[in-house]
Amino acid sequence: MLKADEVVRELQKRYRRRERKEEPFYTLIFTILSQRTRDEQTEKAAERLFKRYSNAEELADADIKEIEELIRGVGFYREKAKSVKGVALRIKSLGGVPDTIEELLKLPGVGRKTANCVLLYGYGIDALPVDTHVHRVSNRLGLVSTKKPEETEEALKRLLPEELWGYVNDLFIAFGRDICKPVAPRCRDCPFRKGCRYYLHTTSHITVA
DNA sequence: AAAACGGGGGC
DNA sequence: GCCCCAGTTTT
Repeated sequence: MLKADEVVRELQKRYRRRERKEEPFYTLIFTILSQRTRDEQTEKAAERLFKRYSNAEELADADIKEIEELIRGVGFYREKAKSVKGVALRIKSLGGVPDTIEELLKLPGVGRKTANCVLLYGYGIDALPVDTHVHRVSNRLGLVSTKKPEETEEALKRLLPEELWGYVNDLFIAFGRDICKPVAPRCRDCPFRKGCRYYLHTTSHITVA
């Protein structure tokens, strides 16, 4: 049986956590662009966008078609352009990016995962964003037994000391991409094999690399 | 060539 | 709950 904090600490040896951004608006837009998209593509799109429009006031007046052009390369770019524009308008009228989950969730294109990322990377709060990697890895290893991402968030928070919450997203994503992949996980290379519920409970790892 | 994919919203 | 969105990586 694996312990959640031991998993996090082992992953801390192998992967780094993303920097916590000092600018919440940048973090908010970046995170929207990053939805279901890898960081390499997100970074290019964000760089083009912020080179042209550097803050909420400017972005609020931007042409949505131009936003679409600038962020091309990320998936769902039309939906995201709409969200970016909508968020910029809201932030402009609010006078700043909210720092509570409730207020962040009211923004267009912002769900629980994105809101938690803003709290974590934008405000340095010990939030615990749960994306599909975090959800899958946590359940596979047997750390939690949950159906919905929100349940995973609550369960992991109970299992981990607060100072580790902020590492879960980045480290589990990296681990989930390299080793504990959605399909054909590389169990042979996994440091948690011995205590992993999935590995012990399934035979599929025998037939994969 | 086809399947799978680092969310969120609308229904 | 089901389906859509869209470019990129994996198989």
